[in-house]
Amino acid sequence: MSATRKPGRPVDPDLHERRRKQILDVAASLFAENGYANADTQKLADELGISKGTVFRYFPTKRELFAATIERALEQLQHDVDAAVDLVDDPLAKIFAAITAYLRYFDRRPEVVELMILERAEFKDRKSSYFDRHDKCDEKDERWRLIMATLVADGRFRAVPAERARSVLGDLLYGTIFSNHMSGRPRSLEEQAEGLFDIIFNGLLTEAERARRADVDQPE
Amino acid sequence: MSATRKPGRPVDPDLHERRRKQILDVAASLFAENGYANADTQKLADELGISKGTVFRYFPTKRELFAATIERALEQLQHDVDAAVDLVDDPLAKIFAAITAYLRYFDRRPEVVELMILERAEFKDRKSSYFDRHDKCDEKDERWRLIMATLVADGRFRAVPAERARSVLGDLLYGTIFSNHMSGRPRSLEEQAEGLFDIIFNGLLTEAERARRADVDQPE
Amino acid sequence: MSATRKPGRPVDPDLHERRRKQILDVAASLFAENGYANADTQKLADELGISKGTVFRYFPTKRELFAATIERALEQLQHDVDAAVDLVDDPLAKIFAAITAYLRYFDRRPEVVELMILERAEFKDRKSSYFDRHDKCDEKDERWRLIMATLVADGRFRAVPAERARSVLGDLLYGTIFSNHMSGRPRSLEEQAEGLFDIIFNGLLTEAERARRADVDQPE
Amino acid sequence: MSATRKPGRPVDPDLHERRRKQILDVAASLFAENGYANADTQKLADELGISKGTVFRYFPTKRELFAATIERALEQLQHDVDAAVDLVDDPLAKIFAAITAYLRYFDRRPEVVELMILERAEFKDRKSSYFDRHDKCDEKDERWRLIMATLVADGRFRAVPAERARSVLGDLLYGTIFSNHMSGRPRSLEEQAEGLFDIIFNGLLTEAERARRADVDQPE
DNA sequence: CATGAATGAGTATTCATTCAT
DNA sequence: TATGAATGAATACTCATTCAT
Repeated sequence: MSATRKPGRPVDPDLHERRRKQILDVAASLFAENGYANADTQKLADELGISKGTVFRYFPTKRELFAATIERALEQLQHDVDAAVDLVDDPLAKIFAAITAYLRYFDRRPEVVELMILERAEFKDRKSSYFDRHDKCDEKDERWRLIMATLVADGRFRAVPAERARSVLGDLLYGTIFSNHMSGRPRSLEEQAEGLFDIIFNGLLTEAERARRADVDQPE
Repeated sequence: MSATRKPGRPVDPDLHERRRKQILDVAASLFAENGYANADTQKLADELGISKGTVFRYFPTKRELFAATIERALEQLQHDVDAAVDLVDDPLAKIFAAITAYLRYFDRRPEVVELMILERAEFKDRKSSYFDRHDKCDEKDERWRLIMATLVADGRFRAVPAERARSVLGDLLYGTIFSNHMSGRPRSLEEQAEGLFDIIFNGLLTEAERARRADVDQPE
Repeated sequence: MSATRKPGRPVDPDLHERRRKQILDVAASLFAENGYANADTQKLADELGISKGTVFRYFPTKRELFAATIERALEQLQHDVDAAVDLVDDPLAKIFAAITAYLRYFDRRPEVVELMILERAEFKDRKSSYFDRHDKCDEKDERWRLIMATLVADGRFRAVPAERARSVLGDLLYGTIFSNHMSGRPRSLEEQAEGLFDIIFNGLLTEAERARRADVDQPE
Repeated sequence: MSATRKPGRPVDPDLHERRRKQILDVAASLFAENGYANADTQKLADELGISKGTVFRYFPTKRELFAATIERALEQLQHDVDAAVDLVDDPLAKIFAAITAYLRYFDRRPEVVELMILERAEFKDRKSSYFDRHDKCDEKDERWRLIMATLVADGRFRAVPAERARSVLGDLLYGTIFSNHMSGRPRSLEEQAEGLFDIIFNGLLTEAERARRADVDQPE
């Protein structure tokens, strides 16, 4: 017995955290597969090989369990996107990287879309944690503004308001993951990203048409 | 005795359809407000001033009631968009009109977004009627291809594949209505439409950047 | 138009009775097939091609409808047995005839057994109309006593108390029809009657054993 | 810390079986008194002093509860009859004993007749467990054949086919218990057994009549 | 700490019966 | 008199949560 070993059952300070994550991982599939109401706590406990009582020791209500589940998933999403963005320096490349990481995340974990749907369906009173997460994060906001400003200053982006660009891009991505998930249509990640970039970056109009429209809109 | 008079209580031929619609309208709000599981049939009947039994005479199960509710909403959406498109002739104006009508519909009836979420959350086994509706409609598909082809032929649209344009546009709209609904951020319909058109039509890049990228991508 | 024909819609005095019987006939199968609770009044009306309201004009409650249904069936049974008994003169032949008619009736209308079961299962508070019918009929009772007395007086039947004979015979027949119906075993009417007569008339014991037992029972 | 002590609430291994039986006993009276459909699960729980949920933990559906109830009753009947038969050696005495035990069982537990009726009334699709039980039991069948064969070989029973004897006896007993229960006529167990034995063993006919009939049937 | 037996609130659905026409 | 639309009482079953051990 080592000199530092205390008598009695050793306390494993990580046990709690490890088990917590185990529970959340299984809960994510369970919720995604069965919906919130049909996700049976008993089944969760069974799949984990622990008792229902123990699950409730970690998460005092089913609702909090669900909240933690989605929270964890969105943290992972955030992490993936941040990591991808940090790998490159060029502002445009950062946008590329962020979008690709975002799409890739939901491509690999489609059940997270399901969780986002469930959250809204079951807990309308609470704000969606997805949007909540975005709104609260002023730091990210600032970063985005900087990237946009740089791209505009460098003459690479048209002078589109940062907020407008973010909102259209955000909605497009949001719609894309939902649509991928719910239409059942299988779409390759790469093709999809390419199509998306093509339109968002280049627009649909030809230069000729754009010029014509500019004349009409601002005649002077 | 009138020749046409049958014995018994005379049937009011419109009664059925009228009541059916009344029920669906109230059901739409009820489902949207409370979610599927928490929408109490008794409350529905009470709000309608009829008995629960009558509700079940019209819709044999709660699920069928829900299905009819969303079906009706999507029919109305379809109708609004079609009507808007038919009002103008220019292909580009048709696209404008469709997008605007779509956004306007969900702006006026935000609870329909809720219904779409609920449908997915509760009935994962069935295909979402929203996408089902799109998939089945070959005629609409053909119309869209024609509009795109015309615009490209006229030199107004870049030679973007019709399918790609539709999918990006569709995802963007889909994401927009969800995002509007779920973020809680109030956004003016007009501003939003303007921002959306600006980016989708003109793209984010400047012409200079576009030229530069074209050089890099296809050096020759 | 005949001289006796009154103006206006002629009253058909039999219509009521005819329709009543139609209803009862259909009701008998319906009850037998579905059980009392699962027999749907609406289905009854549909099968009859009339409206539910009309059924309730003839029988003010479902319960009374059921009672009338079984009453009619038992009247028919009574009629069949009486007719068979009246065809022959010899007292023993009358017993034969009655038993055979009884078995034949239930062989042809097995659903009546079902009705008898249902009556007991659903209306325990009421006395079974089958037994009620027997108890009330003093005339039949008298007739049976006379037949037994004659057979005993003629030295054809042992001096078995009439009541005992009737009760054992009655129970045996009752058990036979139930058993036929519920065991699902197909048994030919003739074989069954033959076996039944053999044992009831001749007994199981040999004469030798009977003599031996008589010695033991009444030693003196 | 004891070596065998597992964490958590210790399981009482008999608790389950004990409670199961308690539930079945109360359920038997409840079903018999109220019929299947009118037997309220809540009332059952109340009478047991437990919650409805607990009842459903033991029997997942009302139907399975009912099936278990009748199963238990018929097992007890089987047990009583077998025990009575095993007490005596003489084959004829075994028959006596079996019949008496059978009648005594239903005399003491008349509600079991009610259950048998209910089973048929409510679950026509399933075979009655009463007959099912008989059909499946080849061993009993063999035993009965042996007893009959012995009695015939010993010259105590006429050469009646075993199957015929069993079927008539079975039907008679079946009819007797039903008739007892449903006629409402109170009949003493002893008198009834005596009358039944008298007729089944000795038959109704006198020897003279029997001889006469034998002449007629087989003239030679 | 872990267990799992017990709880009990919550709800869709059926169908005999009524009654306006 | 016949019709059939409307009624509403009545009830099995689930599952998150508790708590004795």
